[in-house]
Amino acid sequence: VLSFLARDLVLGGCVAPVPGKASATARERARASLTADIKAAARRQLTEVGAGGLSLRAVARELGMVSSALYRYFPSKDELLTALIIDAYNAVGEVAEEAVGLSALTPNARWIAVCHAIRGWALANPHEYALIYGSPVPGYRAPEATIGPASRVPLALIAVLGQRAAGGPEMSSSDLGVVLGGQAAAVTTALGGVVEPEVLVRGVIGWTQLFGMISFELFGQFARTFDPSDELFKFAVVQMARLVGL
Amino acid sequence: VLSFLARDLVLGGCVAPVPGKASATARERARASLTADIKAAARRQLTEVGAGGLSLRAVARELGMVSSALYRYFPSKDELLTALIIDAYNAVGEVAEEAVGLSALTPNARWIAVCHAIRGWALANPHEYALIYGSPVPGYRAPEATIGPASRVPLALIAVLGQRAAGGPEMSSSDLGVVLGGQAAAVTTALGGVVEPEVLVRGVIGWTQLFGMISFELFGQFARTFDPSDELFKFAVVQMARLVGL
DNA sequence: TGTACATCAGTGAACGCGCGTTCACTGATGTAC
DNA sequence: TGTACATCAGTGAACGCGCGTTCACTGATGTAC
Repeated sequence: VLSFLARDLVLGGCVAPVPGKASATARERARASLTADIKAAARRQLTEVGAGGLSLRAVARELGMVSSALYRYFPSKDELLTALIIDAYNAVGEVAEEAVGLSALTPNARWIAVCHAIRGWALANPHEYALIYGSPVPGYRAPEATIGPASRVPLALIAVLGQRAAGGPEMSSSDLGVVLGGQAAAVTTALGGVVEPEVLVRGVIGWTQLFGMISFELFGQFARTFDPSDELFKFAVVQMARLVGL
Repeated sequence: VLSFLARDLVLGGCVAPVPGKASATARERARASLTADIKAAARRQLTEVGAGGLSLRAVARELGMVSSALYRYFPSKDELLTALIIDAYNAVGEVAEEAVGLSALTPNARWIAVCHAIRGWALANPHEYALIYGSPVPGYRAPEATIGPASRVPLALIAVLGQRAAGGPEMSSSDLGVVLGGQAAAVTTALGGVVEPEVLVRGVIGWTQLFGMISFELFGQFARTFDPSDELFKFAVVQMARLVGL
């Protein structure tokens, strides 16, 4: 997941504007805008029926088109799903990267800011969140093109960890062991060696904890106990920052 | 979630044997066994199509029955889903409680044992895991009857925390704040005051982290980086135990 | 600038499929006397 | 123990619906000369 981060994946890769052309033709503009409309309608659909129940015919209906017309824009339902997934990963990724870019903060405060930013996005877009972090859509296999966008969030988290004062408090190489150490080393070298393996592993653990918290909140596990979960989240994030070495 | 734990919910509540009768009639036995067969076939279905794609007709087909016959056993598809959900919660719950019951361990070792036991169940039953901890099935609202079984796992975790030596290392009442402290106090009193609010909150956080880790592993977020995730999990669990106060 | 041709967007009908649920029904299993 | 009746299990047909995808088609938009 962590190994690709190409900037040009950000747009979603479905109606990439023709590179050479300076200005688009009317047809090109219409196509781009209708593609966006289709994705917007599909996103609205997700709200009601979830990823598994997404229906091309319903999307077409919402847009006042005939269902076969959608095949001018997406070769199949799965391709539309892929586009939505990539868009969602890029949306969270962007939010996370933005929070990382806040310059006036300590690494600790920045980590906390990233966590809250990601949760904010998740609360505002629960169905897109479920699309990418919930149970996999049955019968759908995510293509390679999702890997880059999917890795933006973990990379943002790891970037924060890389900024901390070198030599964290309670960590040594021998802790990881040979298997985990090897896996972590492979990833860090793929990333260009910007962080040590131990830091990477801490980041990955923090990443899973963050999303564990958000998933439980969104998927209703806190119902009837910690129902407005803001304070629980706030408290947990502070604890997690400590665990992560910040 | 945490407030109900009735032992008689454990069986699933769908074909409760008639209480007064000492021995069941042939009809009753046949009914119980076919009910179990239906649930087993439905569970097998989950493997292939996920919760959203579960189909009564397909279940009936697998059993060599006609689809309308299923209505003698479950009044609707949603009721069948509910039975599966309750069974799944009870299955993990039982596994967790069993691990808690291991007597010869320190609280720290017991916490770690529970975590590994739960992960073991999840790896062995990934689709039932997704059913209860993945994105909610669209259009399905979990009934009250799921609450009791759903709370067995968190209660087991909290039970372990309650066993630790009183007065944990780094925790004070003032940390929680008024809102979170109030929520936690409400839950602890509902539980009969067996643990302090701070311990409860730690337990809840540990609970979310455990399932965050398992979800990421099962839902494929570690693909290509920490792919056999055993060592990562093992390492993370040790860290989490520390955070939880053990 | 105007015309001829190629490209593309969207239509409407059709194919073949699966779904949940209902209903009147035939037999088998149980119960009361 | 045997018979009459009630209960229940499972059948098969039907209702009404929605789905993804293909295909030949009409018009509109673009391009080359």
